[in-house]
Amino acid sequence: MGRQPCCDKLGVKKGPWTAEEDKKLVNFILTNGQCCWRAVPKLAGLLRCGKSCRLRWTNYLRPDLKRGLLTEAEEQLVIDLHARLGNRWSKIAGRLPGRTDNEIKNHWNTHIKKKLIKMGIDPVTHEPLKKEPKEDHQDQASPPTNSQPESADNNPLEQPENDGVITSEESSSSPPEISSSSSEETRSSDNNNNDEDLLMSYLWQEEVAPIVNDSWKFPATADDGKDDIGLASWEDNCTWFSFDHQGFGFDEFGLDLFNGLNMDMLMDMEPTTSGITDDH
DNA sequence: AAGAGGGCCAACCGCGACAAG
DNA sequence: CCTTGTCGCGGTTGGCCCTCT
Repeated sequence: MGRQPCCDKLGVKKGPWTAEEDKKLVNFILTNGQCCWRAVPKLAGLLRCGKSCRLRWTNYLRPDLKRGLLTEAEEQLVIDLHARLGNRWSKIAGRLPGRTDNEIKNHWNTHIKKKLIKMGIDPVTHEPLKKEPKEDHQDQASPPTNSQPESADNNPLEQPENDGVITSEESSSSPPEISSSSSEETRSSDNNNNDEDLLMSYLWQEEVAPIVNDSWKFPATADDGKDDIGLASWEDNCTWFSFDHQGFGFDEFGLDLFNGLNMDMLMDMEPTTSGITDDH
């Protein structure tokens, strides 16, 4: 179906967000909640398209975001999840509280991919690479054709009750040798049903008990109430303010809402720049 | 000390899914 | 059931920053 551009190209600002724009967006969302992104820029007084506002909020301004590098355990979890879900970054991100799909995607492309290749693992199929130029510790070099190098028992995520919680086992240094390929179309037909079942049950778990804290999603959004949003009801659901929100430049926003925050958390916050923080 | 090259990350783009009319 | 509009997702890119020479 033919689609219109998400916003008028004329008069719409692009590029890095300024602190002022961040302030406007945060102020607006904290006051009104998330509703109808298309209307947000107009109502918030921003010369951005709604999409850009949503992206900025979800990837950067959301208070429950963790910042900084993924921990080893998180990395391991991403690898495991990627082996099951493929490039479904949003699903993977849903298993890592405080992490965004964009963040995980970037981390995958810049770090994990190389790491896996270095370890002799195909980052796409999660199977041993065909041939290592130098002799490798895993010299069996099993062909990638539906090889099942390890039993599923060794995969921590085969245990449904695990529910994505990072365990010490998961953060072990051994690579996840998972037979299922990353994408549905490359999945071997032999394991297809089994893998599909596992995948579906896994995704189902996610539906039932996502570990990501969704409480920052305001009721107005959950109910799709476009206009009946109220600060009071929103505040009732603001439990997310009490946890992880590094890199959120409250001091610059000067919002009274933040007055009651734990000062220890405030101490951790970095001064904002055009990108609020730059954790390079 | 300066330039080149690469790494990293925030943001954009386009498409598919879904809901409303 | 079809059309239209919005949202969300994944892929890609632009540009800043760091490291190497």
